[in-house]
Amino acid sequence: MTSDRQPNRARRSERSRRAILDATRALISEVGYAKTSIEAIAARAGVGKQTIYRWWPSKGAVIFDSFLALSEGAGGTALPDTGDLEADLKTVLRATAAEFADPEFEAPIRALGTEIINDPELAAQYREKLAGPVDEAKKARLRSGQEAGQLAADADLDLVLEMLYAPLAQRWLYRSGPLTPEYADALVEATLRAFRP
Amino acid sequence: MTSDRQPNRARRSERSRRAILDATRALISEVGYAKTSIEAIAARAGVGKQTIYRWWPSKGAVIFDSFLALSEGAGGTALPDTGDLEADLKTVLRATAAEFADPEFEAPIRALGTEIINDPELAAQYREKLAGPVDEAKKARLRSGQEAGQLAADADLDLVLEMLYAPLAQRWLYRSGPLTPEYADALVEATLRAFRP
Amino acid sequence: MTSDRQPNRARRSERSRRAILDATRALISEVGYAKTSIEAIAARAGVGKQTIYRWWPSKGAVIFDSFLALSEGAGGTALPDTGDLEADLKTVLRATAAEFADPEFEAPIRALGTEIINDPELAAQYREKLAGPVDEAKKARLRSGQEAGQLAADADLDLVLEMLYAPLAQRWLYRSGPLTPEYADALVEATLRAFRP
Amino acid sequence: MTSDRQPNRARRSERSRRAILDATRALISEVGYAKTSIEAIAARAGVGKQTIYRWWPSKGAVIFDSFLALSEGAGGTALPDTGDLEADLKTVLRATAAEFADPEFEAPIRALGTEIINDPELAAQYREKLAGPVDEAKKARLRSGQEAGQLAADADLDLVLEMLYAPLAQRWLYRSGPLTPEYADALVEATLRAFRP
DNA sequence: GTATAAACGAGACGGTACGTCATGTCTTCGG
DNA sequence: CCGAAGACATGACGTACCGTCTCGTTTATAC
Repeated sequence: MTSDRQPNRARRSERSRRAILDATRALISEVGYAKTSIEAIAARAGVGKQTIYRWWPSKGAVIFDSFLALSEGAGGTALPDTGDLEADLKTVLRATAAEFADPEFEAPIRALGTEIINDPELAAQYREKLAGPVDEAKKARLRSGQEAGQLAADADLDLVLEMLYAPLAQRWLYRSGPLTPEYADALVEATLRAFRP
Repeated sequence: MTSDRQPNRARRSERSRRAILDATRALISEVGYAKTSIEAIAARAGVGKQTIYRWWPSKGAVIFDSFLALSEGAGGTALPDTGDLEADLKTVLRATAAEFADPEFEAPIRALGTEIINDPELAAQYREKLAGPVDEAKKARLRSGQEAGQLAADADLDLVLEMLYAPLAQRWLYRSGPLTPEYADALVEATLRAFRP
Repeated sequence: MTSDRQPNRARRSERSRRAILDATRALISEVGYAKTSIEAIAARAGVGKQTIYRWWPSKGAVIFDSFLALSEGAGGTALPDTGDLEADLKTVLRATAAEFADPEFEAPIRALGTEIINDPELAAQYREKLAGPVDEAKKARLRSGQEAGQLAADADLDLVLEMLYAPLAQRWLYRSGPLTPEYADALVEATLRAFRP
Repeated sequence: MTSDRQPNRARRSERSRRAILDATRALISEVGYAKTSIEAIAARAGVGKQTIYRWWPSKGAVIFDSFLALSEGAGGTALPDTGDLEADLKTVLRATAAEFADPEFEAPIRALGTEIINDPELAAQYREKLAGPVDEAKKARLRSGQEAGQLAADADLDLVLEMLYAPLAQRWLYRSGPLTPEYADALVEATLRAFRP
């Protein structure tokens, strides 16, 4: 967890670190969050339990880091900018909706959510390391639209972002409705109406 | 969980049921979700473990029912209707924001959330028994506003509701921002702009 | 360990108790004392670890009880009494020497010794439950010899017993010499010389 | 353990060797045999674990050597010889009994015993390096008594020694009786009766 | 006097076992 | 026959040590 405790990080085994993170993701996909134990991760990674406890303070931290490692490759987080804000946002939101519907992502994201709900420190890490960069990219596209006069100059971009994404995330979390492309479009349209110049 | 299994529900001890539900709420408030065990609930309620397992299929179900019991008293779920939709919504959203900020509600609601994320059946129950009635009351107020010409006639009330509440809920869940009255007001104003006639 | 702790002994599973004691003896014979773990005993006995920890305070206590159970059957501890004390003692000491030399007894008795050396309470139990009855039988034979005028009337029978058996036991414990029939005979002869009337 | 393995003994650090042996004795006195770990010895001695594993094959060997180092100083192992065998033996046996009763010696000697019971090779070392020289000194005194006609000419001195000391050692090991001066005297008297000319 | 090879301290590693805790099932007994 | 009490098999927890294996860092001949 990028943690600052006593063991000497210079001597840390990169091999073990990767094996643990990989095993964690694999197990969460296969058996789900609740049934993924530290013991099973260690066994699957071919690693002693102590090697996990030495470097991570909790199961949540391991899970979190296994996500971080995953998303590290996905660096180019810039959104499309065709000049048409509405079209671009619809593209992106439809993609997000599709991603949420993908059963492949189901288990891991719920696992992450479970940990974040109950651990404020993890939540902070999540915002800083995972959500933050993505949100910045989104806000950059909004700002560009703002400059192009497609969004009110005084719009609070954080608020815009929340109104775009939170309903989607909530539907997914509570399974309270379908995540269709039409729904994504409706969200974009309503939000842009709310913040048009 | 008002479940349909074999034991004879007529002979069920109401005394034990209440004791279990009360003990559950107390423990979640006191030691948090993660440390609340069936064993502890049974001990605290002065009840055999089997009496819990006989009537509830999982820890989540017990927690859920302990909420249900709580909210049963809070029947009068009608929203204020002064004729001014914006003012009324601001009142309600400010109240919701304040409730979320109340540390008293913190632990139990997060406990409930944790269970719901990972258990689709529980999520369905949640929508039906807890969220549903409240949402209906909210939609009733929106419909009244619609009739009064304060909201577009073709507005999708489910979507309106989500845009009003989801950003608030998300901020709380991920602790990604403060839940101030101003924030509540801004949400109401933006949403009404999006759906004005 | 015939222990006096909180669990309700009336509800104890006799089946588990026997399985644990049997598994303990089997493991000590097979892999030796040092490698016999509580975990292995539980696995072999088809029993939860907690069932061991519930009823015994330490590995030593389990081992001890596994011996006790063994020796319980061996009730008839009376020594031969042909009227010739020296001949009878030689018979008995030769048998003891042979028993010590039997590799079958090797591992378990050393295991017991290891525990007794370091645990005074176990040592007390050993004297009371295992050594005591046997010593009484031996002293009975000595007393009979005393009455027959084959032993000094004022001989301290405890001391006689120790001089007969302690050298044998010490040779075995420290492997400081062979345990031959001749050695047994020599011990008997010397001891009887020391305490002749 | 004066062992014959590959590392170059010429370059061995005497400083570390002493520190390890000292730490071992200190720990055994302080926390007892069972709780004395290699890890703790290394930490206490300010030494790497490998430095212990390099020079000793087992915990028992370290413990044994820590005794050896202790007894090395006590070179003058000759027994008193006043010409009166009985008096001299009583003096010596009383001293041995007193030493056994000394709580200071309790923990270390029992630790040594624990190792020796289960390790034949250590037992051999014990006889050769520790018990042997002392026994030789005792036999020398017995031989001198034999020559003075105070002991049968054909007495087996090993047997005499065992009859003198084994009962004492056994009482101590199993805590089966008090180690009084009177007991020491009775042992000497009985043994000398058994082997008088 | 420096080079070089060892022993060294430190401690991370894959493991085993520890003793504790919670789970969900099963059994006993009292009302 | 329901419910309390709680023993049971199971299995994960987090900790302590095991014995092995690098890491730099002394140190102490051999050049």
